[in-house]
Amino acid sequence: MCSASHRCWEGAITTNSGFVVKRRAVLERGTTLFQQGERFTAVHVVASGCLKLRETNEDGGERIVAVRLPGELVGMEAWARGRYPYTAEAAAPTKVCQLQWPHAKGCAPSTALLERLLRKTAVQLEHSTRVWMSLPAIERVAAFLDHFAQHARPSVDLPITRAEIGSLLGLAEETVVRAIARLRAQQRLDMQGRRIARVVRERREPGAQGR
Amino acid sequence: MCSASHRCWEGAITTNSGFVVKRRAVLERGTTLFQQGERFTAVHVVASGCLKLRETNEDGGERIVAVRLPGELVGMEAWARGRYPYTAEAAAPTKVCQLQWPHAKGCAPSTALLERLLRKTAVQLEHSTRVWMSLPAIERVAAFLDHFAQHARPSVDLPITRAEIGSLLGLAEETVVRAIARLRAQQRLDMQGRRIARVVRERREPGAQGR
DNA sequence: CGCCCATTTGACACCTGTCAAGCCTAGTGG
DNA sequence: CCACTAGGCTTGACAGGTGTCAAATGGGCG
Repeated sequence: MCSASHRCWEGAITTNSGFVVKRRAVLERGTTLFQQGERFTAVHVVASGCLKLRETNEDGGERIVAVRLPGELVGMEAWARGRYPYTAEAAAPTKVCQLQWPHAKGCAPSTALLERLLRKTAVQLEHSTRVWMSLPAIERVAAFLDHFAQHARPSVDLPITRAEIGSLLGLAEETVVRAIARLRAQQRLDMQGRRIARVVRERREPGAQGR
Repeated sequence: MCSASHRCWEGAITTNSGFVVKRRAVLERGTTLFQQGERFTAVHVVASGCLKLRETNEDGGERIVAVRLPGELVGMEAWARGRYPYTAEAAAPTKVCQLQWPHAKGCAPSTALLERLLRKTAVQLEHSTRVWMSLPAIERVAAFLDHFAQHARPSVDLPITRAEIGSLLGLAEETVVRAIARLRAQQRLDMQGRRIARVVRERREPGAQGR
């Protein structure tokens, strides 16, 4: 029974809900939870810290697919395909919960587990449709920083570089830097180095070029 | 028992697998399966045709969130939130299967159903991470047209306007038009009006501006 | 025919990627 | 303690991609 279960499952989890946390792991910064291409073994939930999901393209190029913050699922995508499509690396000291997988031998699939998983996956699916595609660079950066500031537990400094933010958002490193500078100039962002104090999302600028 | 179940669930579905299709509906072009903001009632699977998922922003702006082709889930995102986050409209004559929802009265949740749903949702989640973000406009258009041509069953003309493609890809309508023109000039696309005959994805151009 | 809408094309501005250079901090070794 | 290095961060110059505005073309339908 996880003492922080309310954070992950937003609701009381009864001990006989079918939920089993097989293992809780602590990852040092820089260590990987699994590598891209590895066989699927389990789904994890981030308990604290931050994971960055890195994908190596067939051309050898790398890109950050996503960052996962406390409460978010990691590795669900690998279930259908059998292999993890990305590498999960701890961007900061991170705790993860490995969920008992229904098909483990001698363990009948639990309806409650499946429902919870399905619900959580649906949430992530919805979130992934809320893409900031077609927003100008400055708004994408603001949205990302805001999201990070809202969900990082415990409140930590940004554990990734500007270049990685750019990779994540589909922007060049320099564009991220300039967007941050402009947000600060507009009083929309209070941030020094990697420490975020305050972010204001989407204050509309008249005449701004949409996309 | 759906005669085309192999398409939706990629594998034989036994009659007692726990899968129940509650209702099969035929939607004329322009009719909606559900409206944004409506209470969640069920998850559907597209059997044939094409749905376009439209979202009205708080600013009143509309954007196409996605198109759903045969075999894809519709409405899963609404389960967790309770309301549909987008309007699902038939872009072409469309058949959908409404899945029996586990929590319907008197119907115990079926493990098999949940597993299938979860697997399918995971596939969609993975697909949504494969965003063509940071690709130049021409490649995004090529990828979309290729995806549509591959998955449309039966093979139909593109049921959406260039402006809608642009909205979906985060591009301006004119950019989509010009991308199509350039793809045709490069012999990568055989398409007249809305009829796609052939698409070639990602032929690399040296010196192309990445993003 | 006349209207409406989708599609296309052109001109232009600006956002953003690329290249280059410099600054800053942390870490290392002398 | 200080020189040195490496990597992250910042800034500038420039070009190309893309959004915006405007207008023309074409097709469907009353």
